[in-house]
Amino acid sequence: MRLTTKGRYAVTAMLDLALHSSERPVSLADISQRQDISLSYLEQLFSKLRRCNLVSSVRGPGGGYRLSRGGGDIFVAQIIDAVNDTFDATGCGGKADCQQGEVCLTHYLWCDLSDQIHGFLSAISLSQLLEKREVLTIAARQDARSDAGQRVPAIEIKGDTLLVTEI
Amino acid sequence: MRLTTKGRYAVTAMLDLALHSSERPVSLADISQRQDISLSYLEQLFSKLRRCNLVSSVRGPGGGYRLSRGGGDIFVAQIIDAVNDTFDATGCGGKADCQQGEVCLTHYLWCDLSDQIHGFLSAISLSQLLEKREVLTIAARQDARSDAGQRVPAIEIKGDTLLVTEI
DNA sequence: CGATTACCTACTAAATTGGTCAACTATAAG
DNA sequence: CTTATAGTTGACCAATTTAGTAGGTAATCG
Repeated sequence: MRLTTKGRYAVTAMLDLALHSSERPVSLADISQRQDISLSYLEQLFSKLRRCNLVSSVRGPGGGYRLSRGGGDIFVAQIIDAVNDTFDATGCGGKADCQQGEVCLTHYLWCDLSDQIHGFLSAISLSQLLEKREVLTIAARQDARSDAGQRVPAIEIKGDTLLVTEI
Repeated sequence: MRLTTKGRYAVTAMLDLALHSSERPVSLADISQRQDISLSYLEQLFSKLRRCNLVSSVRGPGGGYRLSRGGGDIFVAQIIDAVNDTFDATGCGGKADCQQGEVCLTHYLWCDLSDQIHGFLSAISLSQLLEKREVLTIAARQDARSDAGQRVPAIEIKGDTLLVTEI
């Protein structure tokens, strides 16, 4: 398990996707603008996310990416694993020159810690993160009650109806 | 919180230190041999570990390093933080151009995950790891003998928090 | 003294991160 | 059919980090 900025970018992008893909697919350009991640870097990340079946793509005008399944079935660990292609574990696992049992054990202990964290992140879904976000948003609104509540509505024109969704 | 090979090297070296420093100080050359880490890289790591008061040094022949205090008072998170000097958090925390509350929130959620992992690793001491090592050694011996391999789960996932019951 | 070992600085090679660019392909809208 | 949109791929690049080297100084012990 590796925790780097790469994984954070991926999780952030997936959160953005989960937030905005209720109606139409979300283009990487949109995510790039909203989350301030370079478009080309997003392309790299989503190429891997797609290969791991975490997102599905829709081509052509109005296309973009969607979560491949519900946010409740996509877990943070899956996202991080998808973009960290080289999970060589310990370098010791593969090599046969582990001269002493002791070396193996210390490596094993590190693996164990890593696995525990992996298990932790495997239990947190995108939906759970979003729920937490809602809680935090409400808390923030209550904090800044006196000021303008600045809710940001997303207005979409769908056919002949006007869709106003509060985010 | 960053989990990379650097931190793993540091934890491995500290485990080696905890294992062998009961009598005399342990030289980096010894650790280098036993754990197959280059001596110079160990010097870099231990320079930081010493600056963070995790180890104390003894110069001269027969010198080396010792844990600065009992293994029960040194925690994995401290070791990892010591060698990862640049803990810039999210890059968003400092920057003021967080245009929308939304961006801050996704970043905040990542921070929150990271903090939970940090808290998790802050609860695991070197001594606990060593105890686990003993358990595993015994278990391995028992496995080899009677094929009764059962691994005791030390950490439970309860909601989105980690319960460290016993290690 | 001389051997040992920590300690320090500078340097280098490899890998990773983050990003750019260009060409290409599939698709949907007009 | 044409064209714009948008995904896909691959090559390339700069900055940073990781990992390791080389060479020296300082302290300490026998």
